[in-house]
Amino acid sequence: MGIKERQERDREAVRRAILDAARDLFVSEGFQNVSIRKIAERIEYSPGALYGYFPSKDDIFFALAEEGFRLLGDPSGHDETATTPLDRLRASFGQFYQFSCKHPQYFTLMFVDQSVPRISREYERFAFAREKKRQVVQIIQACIDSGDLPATLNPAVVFRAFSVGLIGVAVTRLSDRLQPGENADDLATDVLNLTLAGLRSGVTLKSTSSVDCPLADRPADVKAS
Amino acid sequence: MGIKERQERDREAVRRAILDAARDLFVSEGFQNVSIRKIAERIEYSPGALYGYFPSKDDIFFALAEEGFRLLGDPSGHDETATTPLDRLRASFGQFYQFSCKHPQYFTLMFVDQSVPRISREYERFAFAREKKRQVVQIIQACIDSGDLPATLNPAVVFRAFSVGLIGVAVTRLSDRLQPGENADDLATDVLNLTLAGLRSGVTLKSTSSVDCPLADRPADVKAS
DNA sequence: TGAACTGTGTGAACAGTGTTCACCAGAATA
DNA sequence: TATTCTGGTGAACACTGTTCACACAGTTCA
Repeated sequence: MGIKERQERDREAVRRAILDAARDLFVSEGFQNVSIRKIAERIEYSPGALYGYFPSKDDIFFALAEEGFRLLGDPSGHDETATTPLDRLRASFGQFYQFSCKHPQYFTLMFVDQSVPRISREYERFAFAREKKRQVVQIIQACIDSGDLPATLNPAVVFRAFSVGLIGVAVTRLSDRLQPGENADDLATDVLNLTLAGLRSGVTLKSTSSVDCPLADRPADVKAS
Repeated sequence: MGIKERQERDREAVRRAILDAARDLFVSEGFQNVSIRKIAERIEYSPGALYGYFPSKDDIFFALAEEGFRLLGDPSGHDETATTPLDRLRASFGQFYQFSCKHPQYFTLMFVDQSVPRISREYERFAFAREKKRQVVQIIQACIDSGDLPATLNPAVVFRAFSVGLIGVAVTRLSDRLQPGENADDLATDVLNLTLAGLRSGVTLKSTSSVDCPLADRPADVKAS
């Protein structure tokens, strides 16, 4: 009675072929220029057939964004020489910035683009993103424990501070808004150092409760608001 | 012999009508959802007619981006209570962030979007952007002169540091990537204070020569590279 | 083995997109 | 008045995402 299983396998194979073709086109041409027809042509299916596997084009890109988070979390290429908490913190966000350079299409899809509503709407569903964040928040906590960062800081807010800074650099670079003389890599380094120096200066932050946890585990004052 | 003038006026009036219609649709529907046909319908012209006024849809949005810079530079709504250089610095970037909230469509078009190539390609042509930047750089210089910021800092690099931080916050907010508990306004304040504290801590920056000036006026080492 | 059923790919169609172009009316010019 | 020119029209082209009736293949059951 292996028929059901084989059918399942066949289905999964076509699904994968769609995603592979979509990824190739997406990485080389950018997501705006990928059409259902181009994907279908590449896997030698008719355009309508894809709708038996994905309810819409958006959902194909939602699946690709998931792939992007897997790629970002991939430990290959991680800096293993970083041993102190502070070095590991730098390495983590350095890697994040480098991801935006190596995989600009994925980066845009995951952190910038507004044209695939599913990604924004179901952002909290990305398990890989949550896992990655938890890892980095742990490193930040280690920096606090080791005294490299003030104990008054909320690790989740520190995470956001670094994230938005580097997203800003990446967006400015990817959208080609830098002046001819400016260097994005140097700017990324500066933003990293600047944020770090700011955090260590003991400035008090306004942001609260950006801890990534189910609502039930949140502090009462947050649930109330 | 007022015929030529009247023809010129007529042409300009239609051009303006196109831009007005485009702006209305653009602000209410977002730029991805504005089509040449919708603009044409609104001004009761045929779609083809628009191509007598703008060579392509991109050019209409290039003109709108120009309008966006005018809007950003508009002194109405400026904080006049800010008197010290540092307060004026805060006010300037606060206003920049608020612009991203008040005019998200314009903000995206001007600082984020990659789908209107003309804006990226001809970014240095935006006179309004250059003028606005020069004003803020002057305020930064005043902060350095008054001792509020270290004398070792390059004002243009300081400008970029604040810009990218707030662009990061704005992008994260506009693309709906914030966690439920997070507050973008607080985050913007934190990024501002954090960057400021970092700059005042005397950290040395890597970035160089992001001065906005014609090539001829640039330092020799920049021209050489 | 033959009939019925089911899943799935096809291909046409719909409604939309940006852009081009032959045509033609009306205004400007001679 | 006759000619020239400018500029809008509307059809067409080549795309886009999506839907759907149809047909065919593989599976199940008698």
